[in-house]
Amino acid sequence: MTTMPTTDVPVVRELAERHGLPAEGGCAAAEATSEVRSVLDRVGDKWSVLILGMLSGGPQRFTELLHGIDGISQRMLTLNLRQLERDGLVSRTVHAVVPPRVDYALTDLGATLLPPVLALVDWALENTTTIRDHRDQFDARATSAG
Amino acid sequence: MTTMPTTDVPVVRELAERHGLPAEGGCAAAEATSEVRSVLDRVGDKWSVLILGMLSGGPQRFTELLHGIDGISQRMLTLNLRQLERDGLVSRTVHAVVPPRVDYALTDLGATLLPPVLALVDWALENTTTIRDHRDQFDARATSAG
DNA sequence: CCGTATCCTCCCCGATACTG
DNA sequence: CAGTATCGGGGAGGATACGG
Repeated sequence: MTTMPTTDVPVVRELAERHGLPAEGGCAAAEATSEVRSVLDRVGDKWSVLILGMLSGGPQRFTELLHGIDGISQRMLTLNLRQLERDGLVSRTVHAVVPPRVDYALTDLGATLLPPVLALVDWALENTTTIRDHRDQFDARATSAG
Repeated sequence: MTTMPTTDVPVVRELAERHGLPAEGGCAAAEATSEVRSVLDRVGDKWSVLILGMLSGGPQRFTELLHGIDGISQRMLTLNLRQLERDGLVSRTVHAVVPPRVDYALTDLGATLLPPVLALVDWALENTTTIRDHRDQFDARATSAG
């Protein structure tokens, strides 16, 4: 995440106040914003949502995730899992066996994040064609105009 | 956005099928995924959500957005607005006056995106302290371990 | 006022190779 | 099997200057 601008978006401020955050000076949202951003960043990540989706079906080991998510590299899987673990969204349990076995699972917190995210996915699916149409028209106008 | 992996995430597939997308061969989600990603990308953008939030209070002109969103550059504002306009989330109306006046507003489609996004923001605000605690504990363990 | 064009920097992330 | 270490290309995005 990058450095955070202190912004005063009405809707966010309203939400912030509803959650009992101090609204003095108009910088109410500012403090909360950095935390909000980190969540939105995660949703925007190329892989995080896919990982959470994978784990929604139950615990998975590292390699299962690696092969289940097409195109992800070991490195990125590790980094993403660490992030999710750090935020408490995913748990990591190491079994002391040979060969090593590590299971990843959604935490309760992680499970509560899923519905809002899926609502977004749902919206996207519902408006797929509408968006595509808009884009096509926009691009057509752009190229015809020059 | 980057090239899309064909992934078979159960939850997403389920949603895709609910929306009547062909589920043959297990690549059901794959086709829809690129559109889904573009939406998720927008949510993950540094500025898009803030812009949408700004416009939720009614139309705004370019400069109002520029000054209302702290830290954004002219360039990024323009780029983001073009993207949102291209997707049909935001409308751009030019008034033929001097000095030039351009108003940006949420479209109906854009307005329907707001609730899911705000649900996410709401989740983030609700779990701010929990997440922060997790992070602190994780970092503490990490540094103590080495 | 509302952009576009250009430059330039930083950091994300993929590829690859190596360890316990 | 489940990671870490290191390198390098490329894109995102800020600063600045200029145009309609």
